[in-house]
Formats: sequence, structure tokens, C-alpha cells
Amino acid sequence: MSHTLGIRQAQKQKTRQALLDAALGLLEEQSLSSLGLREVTRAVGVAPTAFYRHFRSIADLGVALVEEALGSLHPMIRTTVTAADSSEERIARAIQLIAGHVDAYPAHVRFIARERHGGVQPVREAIRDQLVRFAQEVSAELAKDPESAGWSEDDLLMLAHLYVDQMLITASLFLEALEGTAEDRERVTQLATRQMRLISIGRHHWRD
Amino acid sequence: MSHTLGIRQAQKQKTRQALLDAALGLLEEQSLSSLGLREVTRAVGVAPTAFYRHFRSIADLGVALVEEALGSLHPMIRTTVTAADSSEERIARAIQLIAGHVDAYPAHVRFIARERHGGVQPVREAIRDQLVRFAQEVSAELAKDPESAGWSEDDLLMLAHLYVDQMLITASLFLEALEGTAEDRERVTQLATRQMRLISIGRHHWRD
DNA sequence: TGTACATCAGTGAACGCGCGTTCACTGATGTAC
DNA sequence: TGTACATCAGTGAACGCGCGTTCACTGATGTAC
Repeated sequence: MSHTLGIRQAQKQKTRQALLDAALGLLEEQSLSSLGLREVTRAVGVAPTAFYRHFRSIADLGVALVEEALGSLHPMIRTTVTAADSSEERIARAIQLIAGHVDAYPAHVRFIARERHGGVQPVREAIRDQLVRFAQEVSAELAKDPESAGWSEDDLLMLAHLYVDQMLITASLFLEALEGTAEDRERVTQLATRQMRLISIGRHHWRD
Repeated sequence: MSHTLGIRQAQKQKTRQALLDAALGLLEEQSLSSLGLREVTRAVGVAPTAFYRHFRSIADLGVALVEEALGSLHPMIRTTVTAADSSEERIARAIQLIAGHVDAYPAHVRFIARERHGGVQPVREAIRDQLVRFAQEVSAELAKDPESAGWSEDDLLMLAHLYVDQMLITASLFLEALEGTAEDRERVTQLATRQMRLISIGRHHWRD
């Protein structure tokens, strides 16, 4: 039997999501470190005090945003990496997946790039933990590839971190190019493709 | 004839530097986007209004910090890259140069990592411009290497950006490890070394 | 060298404003019978 | 189904506080003669 949320719970979830969405929007032109609680509630249209029914603090909201943002990245990263090596065509597909994700969730991507090294410790830690998890999953995917024969676990994890960082760099470049011309985006695609190609070549010859 | 600064000019420079230093210190646990003008002057011990004798705004001070921080990185990055490829020993030396720079200027490194994607547009742009210049210089250094025979300018610049980004990632890892044990730092060294090695291998076989 | 005037880095009072947090509250929703 | 009570998401007033910016000022330093 499907458990329908009560009216009260449903409304609460809706307000909570509105707070998260409003915060994400406001973070386009500032850092979490300077985001105000009143600013967020004003954007949603609720009283400042309503904030406390959902989050202890802005840092707490930030940690929730990390879950949301990297949750939405999660399905992508696995697909990207599974298709990320061994042929030119696969690299192109991976880059297009990243570009598509930036188009679909620009605010999430900006938030992660900005707060990864940002001024709010709990948020930095939440992002770091998620990225470590991603790298572990990527490493597990890589292990399945026949090309990984003879690789130590450490080396696979090293390569996985390289991929994860490279994805973030690429996503961040696509984000900058979002307001630019089609030519700007093409330039990013070319750059990212060749960097992935070089890493891929390094991978092929790692155990020579 | 050496032009000595007047007493007034010398004192003004001193106050300006004190403001920059205080800001850098305060940015250890927040972003530029939330740094207050009064906070900075309070730390220095001057009246809030004195700030305006040196900077138009906090964003303006941030741009000045970019010059200072990447100015101090400038000599290092050229040396690092010149020594960055073609042999295991050179890679190790490059990594040690990065580690040493993080030890010497942790606040500068943190500032650049934090504000590169931070919430203050003019500062982001100043950092991006400087990193593009670095990549161009690195690319020019790479061009001198016999191993670069047959490389297009575009490919050299692509590799240069990969190196610059990799340096920032490594510097940022060393920064996190600063408060950690010697073992933590050794782990970062190992990871960074192997990632550089893989990129280096990719470079060797790029034109196969 | 001494004097008279100009410059200008730093001061301190004042302003209006938005901030985070507290508190007792309201009224719709949920629950027990 | 109807009634009586409990829960709790959201309210609105109030607080003390630090903010950025303005303005006229002071007094040490600089300059012209």
C-alpha cells in the first residue's frame, strides 16, 4: 500500500523545497558564506522565523543542497565514466553527457564548484565526502574494464580521482560558456575532449 | 638615483599592506563575498573610513589580493613546469616545489582556490585572466622542449591548462593536509606524483 | 635654514538599514474515541 | 460520522547589533620661496 503524505507533511516538504530552490537561485551571484536567512525567506514569501522549522542554519541548508546537487550528479557520473575510455566515440559521449548536465542543472553545478573550496566548513566536508564516494564508485567501474588488468586498487583510485576532478573542471568550463556563443561551447568541447584523450592515452600505457 | 618614498607614501603603503594581510587572515574561515570592510579595519586597528583611502570596495581589495597571491605563485609555476616532465625525478621535484609553496603561502593558496569560483565576479575574472596567462607561459616553456616536436600550438595550450589545473588541485590537497599528519602529506605526495606520471605518459604517446 | 601655505591619510560622529534570534501566538491538520 | 483535544508549520512583533557610507575635521608631511 502506498503511503500518501498527510496534507501537513506535504506542505512542509513544499516549503522546504522552496527554501532550497530560492537559496540556489540567490547563490548565482554570491557565496553561501554571505547568504542571509532573511534573504532566503523573503524570496520564498514566508516569515523569517519559518526558516527554523526546516533548517538549523544556513550552513545546514547548504549541506542539504550538497545532497540534492550531487544526488542529481550521481546517475550521470557513473554513466559518464563507464563510457569514458577506450575509444574516441566514448570520450565524445562522456563530454556531451557533462555538457547536457550543465545545461539541465547549471545552479547545482555552480554551487558545487563554488562551495567545494568555499568558506563554510560543514559544506566543504559534505562535498569532499561525496566526491570521495564518487571516486570510489568510478574506481569500482574501472576495475570491471579488461584494460584494468594488472592495476592496483590504489592506482585505480588515483585514476578515478583524476577523472572526477577533470569532470568538475570541464563542467565548470561549460558553465562559464553557458552565457557565451555556440563557438565558446565548441571550444570547451574541443579542449575537454583532447584532455580526456591525453589522460586516456596515459591510462593505456600506464603498465608498459 | 634611488627614489626613496616620502614618509607619507611609505606610511600609506604600510597601512594598505596591513589591510591586505588582515583580509587574507580573515578569509581563512569565510569567503570574500561575506568579508566586511569594518571587520578588516578593526583587525588592522584603523577607523572604518580609512579603508576608502586605499580601496573602493572589498571587491577591489580582492582584485589586489589576486595580484599579490598569483604574483607570489608566478616564479614557482615556471620552475615547476620546466621541471615537470620527462623523468621521475623531475616530477618529484615539481611536486615538492608545490608542497613548499603551500607551506610558505597557505593563505594565498587558499584564497585563490576559494575565490576562483567564488561569489565576486571581478575577482573571479582577475584569477581567470592570471591563470590563462600562466597557461600561455607554461605552453611557451613546453614548446622549447624537444619532446614537443610535432605538437600544434593548440595542443600545447591544452596540455598547459591540464598542468595548471593539476597544480591547483595538488596545492589544494596539500593545503587540506597542512593540519594533518606527515602521513597525510605523504599520501597527497604519492597521489599527485602518480597523477603527474600518468599525464606525463599521455604526453609521451600523444603523437603515436 | 625658516616661514607660510597646500596636501591628504586617517578620524570620529552620525545615518538609516537589514541582520539573526527569541517568544508567545494562531489556526489548519491530525488523532482518539 | 461527529466531537474534543493535541500537534505543529508558519506568524509577527520585538530585541540588540554591526553594517557601509557621508561628512566635516585634524594634524603631520610636503612644497614653494
